[in-house]
Amino acid sequence: MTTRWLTPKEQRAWRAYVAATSLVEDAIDRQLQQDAGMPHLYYSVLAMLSEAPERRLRMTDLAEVLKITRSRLTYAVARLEKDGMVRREACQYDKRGSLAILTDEGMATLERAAPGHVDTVRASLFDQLSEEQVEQLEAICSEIARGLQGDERAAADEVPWRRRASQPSVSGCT
Amino acid sequence: MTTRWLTPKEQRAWRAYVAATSLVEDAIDRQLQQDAGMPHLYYSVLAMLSEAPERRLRMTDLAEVLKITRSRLTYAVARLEKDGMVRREACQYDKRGSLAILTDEGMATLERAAPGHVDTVRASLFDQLSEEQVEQLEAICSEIARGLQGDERAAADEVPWRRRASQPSVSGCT
DNA sequence: TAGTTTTGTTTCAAACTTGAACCAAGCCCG
DNA sequence: CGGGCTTGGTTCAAGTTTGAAACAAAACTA
Repeated sequence: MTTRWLTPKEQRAWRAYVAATSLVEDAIDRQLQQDAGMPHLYYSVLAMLSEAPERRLRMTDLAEVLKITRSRLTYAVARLEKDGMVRREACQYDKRGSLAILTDEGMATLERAAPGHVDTVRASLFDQLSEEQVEQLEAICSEIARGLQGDERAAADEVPWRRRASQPSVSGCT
Repeated sequence: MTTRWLTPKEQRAWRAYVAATSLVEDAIDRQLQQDAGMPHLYYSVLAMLSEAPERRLRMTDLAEVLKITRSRLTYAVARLEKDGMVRREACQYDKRGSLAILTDEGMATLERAAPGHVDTVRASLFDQLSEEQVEQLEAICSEIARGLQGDERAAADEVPWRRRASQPSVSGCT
């Protein structure tokens, strides 16, 4: 199998993709760092927690949602905890487990940062795209994500104290 | 202006986007790290140099193409130089300038890594998408990129010894 | 139930990235 | 010419990310 090189069309798409995604992440990170003193990932941690029931999530679940490694999350939460945005609690049903809990201060920070963040997301992405393209983008990204994670999910929702629920907090903190 | 939150559709698109891009970068980085001992960015440095006339580019130009900061590039090239993939030379027309030059070893490494990389790009992206979606993706990403860099480019191609040219080396090392 | 494997999470050291500060070398203009 | 501003690049310190190794509790299994 002598390697199926990318077609010119694919090449262009790939390069555009790499450029665009890198630019977008930079823009988002910069804004968040400026206005909230934390990088995108850290903001996402707060955002996810804010939507979780009781504003708490187990480390593994959080890592799963955010699509990052446990290790990375550990460090992120450690920093957020030091800054008072998050609190930790041992999971009483599984003594190995550890819960990350959004504090009021974390919630406040999130609410303060959300508007600017949304603006940036808009400016970076949605302002440039037609409604149709937004739909296409969603479809494309969903495909890709699905392909990259075999969908070994579907589990969870099994044990009661691990149920996934939703109770949005900051409307669309993204 | 009370913040225009994202519509549900936009929310979904944004979240899918964040998840997908993060997964893709991870996959690419992992593969390249495994097979070539370097992260995606470093590979891209080699790839860009391989296409440049005489396999050389000024630091600023390289940073521009790659859409990264000069600082980041300095460190990347330093590492690649230490590993013998790249050589540096002073720019004789502008004594401030510095050229990064792909060595034969760097070229060899690139050629060795390219097939696996392309496979991963395919597996991560193109295998999941229809031809139409590939086109859509390119259009979308181009829009976004254009929006995020005001296009203060168009310059360059002015000074002869800075001309951009092309003389592809590893066919589609991406 | 002891031994083994798996799962949840942290820790370590090494690598990478960041933004600001810094140093030259070009440029510009009176 | 002699500042002063801009441009090309590097350096610094601090922060973040990585993958592998280490732990400990839970789940199996014989």
